[in-house]
Amino acid sequence: MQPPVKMRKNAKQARAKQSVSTILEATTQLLERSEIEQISTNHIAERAGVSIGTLYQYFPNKTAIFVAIAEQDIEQRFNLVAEAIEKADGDLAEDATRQMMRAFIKSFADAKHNAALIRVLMATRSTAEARTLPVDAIAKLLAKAVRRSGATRALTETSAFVLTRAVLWTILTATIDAPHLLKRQEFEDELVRMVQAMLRPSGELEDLTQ
Amino acid sequence: MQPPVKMRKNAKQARAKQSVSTILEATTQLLERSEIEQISTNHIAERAGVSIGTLYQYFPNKTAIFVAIAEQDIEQRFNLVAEAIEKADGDLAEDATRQMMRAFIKSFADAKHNAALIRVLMATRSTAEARTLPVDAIAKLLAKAVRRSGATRALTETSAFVLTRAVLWTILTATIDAPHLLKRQEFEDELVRMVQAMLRPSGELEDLTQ
DNA sequence: TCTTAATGTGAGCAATACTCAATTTTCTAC
DNA sequence: GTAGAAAATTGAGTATTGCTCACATTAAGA
Repeated sequence: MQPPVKMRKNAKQARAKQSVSTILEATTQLLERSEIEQISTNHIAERAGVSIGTLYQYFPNKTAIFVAIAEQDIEQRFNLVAEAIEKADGDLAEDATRQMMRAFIKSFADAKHNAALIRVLMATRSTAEARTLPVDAIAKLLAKAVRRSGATRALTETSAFVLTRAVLWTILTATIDAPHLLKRQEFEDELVRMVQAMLRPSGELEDLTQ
Repeated sequence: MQPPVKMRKNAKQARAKQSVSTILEATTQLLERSEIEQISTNHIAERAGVSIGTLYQYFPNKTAIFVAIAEQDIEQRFNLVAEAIEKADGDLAEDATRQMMRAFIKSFADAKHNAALIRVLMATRSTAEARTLPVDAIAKLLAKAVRRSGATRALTETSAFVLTRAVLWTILTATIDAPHLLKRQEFEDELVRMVQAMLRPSGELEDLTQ
């Protein structure tokens, strides 16, 4: 199993596009039943009703299939979050940061087969390039929510990195290790607290404990 | 490759213990050269100078070998952090939280082959039970540092989860994606800011933005 | 020294990821 | 329509893998 790259060949005819989506669909179904290690490419091809050769015409290796699913999945989640942010545009009464965290958590709490897909994300993330996690997109969403919430601190490369990773990975690991937390109000509260602390101007925070 | 479990058989004689540690040593060496997917059990056995049968006498499957290495590695890091915390016992001038974050970051910045080992951690974490990451140990260390820093907010299950995961995974992903950040003072500052915000009593934080 | 337990061996099996030469289907231009 | 090219599909086959097991060797205990 080699490091994953992009699609090997572009499907031009409708027939070919059908094959690709059938393969992805079959893989998703198998992921509901089995662990990722137990899923073989031959198995996927069989369930999709295409030959193993067709599979490798479009995916350079096994990992690429899982990466494709993970990317597709996370894109959907982010669209949900972005949509929720847009919808809450005029809603200034409630804190925009909270709005976003709520949408974010919800997108993971609602989705089926969370754990399996997150594990795919982690597993691919751990071998592939970082492309799988669109952290830039998250950072932009955060920045938008921030502007609306009235916080003024400018995010540097470093602070943006810490903020986005902290939020993202906390939700990801919660989805796997403690999914019940996603339903708790307190979980949302803690994330909001964290994000707001990272966004508040420095003067208001420093040296309160000394 | 099946889900990893514990060691298959306990090495009683010195000869056997030697075999086990030789296998782990050989695997570590291979990890410096190759990606985890390209390392085969036969390859490990060959390099360790033991037969493949001996390898499977002590490790139930391939993953178990990597888990063993990851656990061993992370235990060392935590010992370093714990040690640093202890040493700074009388040192009340500097914030205990900062002391801990610094030791934590340093343990990742100094270690050789960080990225490779973290990837092992992530990959195993993504299939195995959560045992690989001793988050409880981290939570305890944090609590210790907290008490010393004078913060008073009690940690619940939820807040402890968010705090430990946010800190741990931010450092982990930084080690892989942006190792240069580990050397920046600002990175430490941001983590300290985050932790202190999570530990400060609620009254001092709420509704500052409204 | 004899017995038993612990350790080590490696040929071999089932399963895997992936290739490629050959075939079938669709598109295009006349 | 029809011919030819391009796109898509096929699946037997290859190399390699994770792992087992019957057997050989070494050490421990009496």
